[in-house]
Amino acid sequence: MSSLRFSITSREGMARAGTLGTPHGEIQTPAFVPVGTKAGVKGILPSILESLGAQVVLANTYHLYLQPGEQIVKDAGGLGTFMDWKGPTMTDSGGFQVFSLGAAFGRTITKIAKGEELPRDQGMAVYDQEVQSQHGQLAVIDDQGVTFTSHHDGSLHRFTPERSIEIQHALGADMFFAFDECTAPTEPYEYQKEAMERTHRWALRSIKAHRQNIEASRTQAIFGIVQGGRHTDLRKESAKEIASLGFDGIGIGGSFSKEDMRGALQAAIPELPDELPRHFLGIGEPGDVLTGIAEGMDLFDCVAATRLGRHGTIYTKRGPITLTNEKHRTEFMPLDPETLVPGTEGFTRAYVSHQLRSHELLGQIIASMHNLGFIIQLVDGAREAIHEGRFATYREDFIRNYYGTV
RNA sequence: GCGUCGGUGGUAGAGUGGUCAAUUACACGACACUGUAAAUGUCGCGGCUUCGGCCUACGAAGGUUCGAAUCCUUCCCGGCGCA
Repeated sequence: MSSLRFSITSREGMARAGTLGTPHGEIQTPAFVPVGTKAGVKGILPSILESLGAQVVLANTYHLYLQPGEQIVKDAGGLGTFMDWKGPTMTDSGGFQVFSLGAAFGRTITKIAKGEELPRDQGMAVYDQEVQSQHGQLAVIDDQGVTFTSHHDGSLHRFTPERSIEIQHALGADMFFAFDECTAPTEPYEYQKEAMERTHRWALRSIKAHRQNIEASRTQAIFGIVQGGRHTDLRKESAKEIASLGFDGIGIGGSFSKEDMRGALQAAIPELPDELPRHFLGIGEPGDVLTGIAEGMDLFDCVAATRLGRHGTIYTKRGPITLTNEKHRTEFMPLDPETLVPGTEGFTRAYVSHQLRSHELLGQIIASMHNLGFIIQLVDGAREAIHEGRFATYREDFIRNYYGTV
């Protein structure tokens, strides 16, 4: 039935390592998935991606639907051919834009809440398009779907689960996601529950729409998405529900507070079928990825590596550093002496700092390459460690060095 | 030499009697960034401060005025024109 062949070959605690077969090749899991929202990883050529060890790329339905339009991608031969990436591909459903263009639009809230950020007093869905402008959002949710105002030209567009799946069929990725509602971490329990139940109804509609397309079902796999915010009871309930619908894989999405991420995973994962691949949507930072692996997640995507790089921050084994800071201007040392990334080994902090400060593309490219290579190597190392039964130590060592604590 | 226009914070460049420690941009300093509205955004950017202010500043020195970056005089410096 599924176009995927997933087999787990090693385990350590909840962590697992294996291979995920797709129509475009095998993925060794756990794996980090670079994000190429608009069918391109910002600043990184596909050939470079390959040299960095990337195995699969994730693009976005909302962005490609708006530009250039899914038909062009389809006519090109699908996402992979269009962008000249020969390996496996994934697409996100546009569910994240429900959040980023909705509740998060024009505000400082992000997917991950900090510390003790309190929930809002109330957070009901907005049902009336006419009040959209009053809400200052580009996305407005109703029970049937989401109405978007294009961030390009202000035109109005509508996504339903069926429409998202239709677009994702056209994009033709090996794996794609059900249309969901990604909530803000600041939403209160009642709203998280309401949104989760809506996501469940949309999950059912998404998988129905997919299975109705026999051809697509043969070559593309659909992942359902677990929601429920930071609440363990909702996470558990959501995992149970999503697991029961017959998806080819499971995504864990939505928002957390930093502290509750692990708890949310621990609540959800026992309810998930062991034999399905699990994707942790939008995660994350090095430490969070290792947490996910420890709890049994298989795939991770995150924009942080490339975005941070473009903005001047690079990962090092001793924690992230802001290369544009004055103190790095004269540091004639490798970006991270403990991490050699192919293609960037010869560059010094001083050089890349200069490139970044002078707004040269090369600075952004090198920093993005470095970060992508760093996080891919981190996950590759975790996989090897699981195979060799030393993941716990591997993780502890990394956390101690990176964050300075265990 | 005469005439004329101009000299503002690191730079460019607003302001042209009080609301000016001075718009804005860049530079500079720091912070943020987790399914990419993101080569982005936020804050700071004369000194001191008990955070209410105080001091020093708009080429220099005088002056007018309750009050001057803004008006007047002289000087210094620069552009242009005429000798």
